Amino acid sequence: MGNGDLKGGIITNLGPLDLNWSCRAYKKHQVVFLEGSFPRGVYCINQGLVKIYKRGDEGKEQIIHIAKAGEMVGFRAMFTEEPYKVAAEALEESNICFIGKEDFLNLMDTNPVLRNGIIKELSKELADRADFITNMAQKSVRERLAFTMLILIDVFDNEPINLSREDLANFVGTATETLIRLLKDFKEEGIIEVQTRKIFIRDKKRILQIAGK
Amino acid sequence: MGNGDLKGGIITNLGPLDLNWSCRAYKKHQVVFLEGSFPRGVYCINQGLVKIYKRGDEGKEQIIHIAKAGEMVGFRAMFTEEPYKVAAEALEESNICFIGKEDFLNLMDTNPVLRNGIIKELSKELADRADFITNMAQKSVRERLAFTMLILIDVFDNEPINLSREDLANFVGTATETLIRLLKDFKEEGIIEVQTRKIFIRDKKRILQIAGK
DNA sequence: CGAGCGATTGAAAAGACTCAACCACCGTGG
DNA sequence: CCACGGTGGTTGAGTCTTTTCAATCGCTCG
Repeated sequence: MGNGDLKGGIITNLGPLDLNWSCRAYKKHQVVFLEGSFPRGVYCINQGLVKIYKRGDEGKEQIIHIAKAGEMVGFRAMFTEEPYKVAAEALEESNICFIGKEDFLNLMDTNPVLRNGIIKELSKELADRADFITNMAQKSVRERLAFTMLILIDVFDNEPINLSREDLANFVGTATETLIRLLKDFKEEGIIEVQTRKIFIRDKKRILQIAGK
Repeated sequence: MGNGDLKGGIITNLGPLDLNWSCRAYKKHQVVFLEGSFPRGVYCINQGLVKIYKRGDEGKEQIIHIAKAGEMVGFRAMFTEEPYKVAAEALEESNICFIGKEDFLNLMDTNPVLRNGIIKELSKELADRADFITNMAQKSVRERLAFTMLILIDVFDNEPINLSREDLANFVGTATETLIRLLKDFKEEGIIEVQTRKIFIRDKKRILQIAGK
C-alpha cells in the first residue's frame, strides 16, 4: 500500500499524473466498487484485470468491459454526481491505485491535456458501445463469441484467455451452456484449443471472419 | 436559414452558447452526417427529431438514440479525431444549427460550464448505453419493446409515437414482423392503441411493469 | 385510378434457453 | 496418501422464442 507525494506521479494510459494516490492489492473476486454506491474518486489499475458489469433484472451479470493495467475506472459516475450504475470487481490478483475525487477534479480543471484525454476517452467508449449494442442486437451468439474473443485477445495481450465460463458467457451475453457448446464447436473447427479454463487462440483469421470484421 | 453574430447565442440543453452558427431546414429522411465521414463541427437540433444509428454487417440499421430539440449531436467523433462511427438522419422536418469545429473547441477551452456539461453528458450516455447493452443481452423482445416505448414516450413528449415499423424494430433490435406481432399483443392487452403508424399509450404503468422497471 | 411501398399475417425452421443430470478437478481433512 | 465435498464445467433433451420467407393487404402519392 504505497503513497505518493507528487513525486513522479501515477502512470496511466493518459500519461503520468501528478497527484496524491494510494495503492492496494485486490484479491480475485474482490469488489472495487458496487453498483449503487457513490464515487469517492477514481481507480487506476496498476496491475491485473477488472471486470465492469451490471446486473440485469433477474440478477444475471452483463459484463460491459474488462479493464487492464493502465486503465482508469470509476470516473464516469463521478462526473454525473450520481451513484455508480455499474460495478467493478477484480478478475485476478490486482494492484489498484485510488485518487480522491477532489484531487482528480482539481487536476482536470488545471490540466488541459488530462482533460482532453478524458473527453477523448469517453467519446471513444461511446463509439465502442454503439458497436457493442449493434452486435448484441443483430448477431448470433456464435458471431458474438467471435467478436468477444477479439476483445479478449487484446485484454489478455495474446496470452491465453483465462476466464470462467460464466464470466465469458456474461460478456458474450448468453447462457453458460450455450457458450460451452459453441466453444466445443470452435475447438472442433480448430479455431481454439482448450486447457481446462484456458483458451488458446489458434486461428485468429477465422475468428475475424466469424465476427464479421 | 439564419445566421447568428454572437447576439444572444444558440440555445441548447447546456444553456445558451455564445458563438457563430448557421441553421437550416432538413426534410424527413435527410442525412445530417454519414458513418465514415469526418466531423467538421457539431449540430444542435432546434426543432425536430434525429435518429442516430449504425449499420450492422448485413446492412440492418440499429438505432442507438433519437435526439430531440435542444440536443447536440455529432460532437463525439470530433473529440476522437476519427470519422463518425454512427450516422444521423432526420426523422421528420427538422431545423438544425451547425457550429464549426474550431469555434466549438475554442469555446470548450474557455468555458468551463460548457466543458463540464459536455463531460457530464458523455458520462450519462455511457451509463445509458451500459443499460442498453444489458437489456439487449438479457431481455426478451417483448420486454425490450416496453423499454423502448418508455424512451419514446419521452422523445415524443407524451404525444403519440410516430415512427415507421421498421425504425421501431431497428430501435428495439428485432425483425419488423416480430415487432408488428408484439404491437398487436400490446393492442389486444389494452396497453396501446394504434392509428395507422401512430401509437397511443394507454397503460404506461403496465409498460413499466413489462420493461421490468 | 394505379403503382408502390409499408404494414400485416401465416407457416415453417432455426437458434437459444431451461432444466436436470453427470463429470472432473481441487483443496481439505482424516 | 486418499476419500470427500464442493464448485465449476459439460452434456442431453425438450421447449419456447424469434427469425425467415412468402404472400397478401391497404394506404398514399402521383
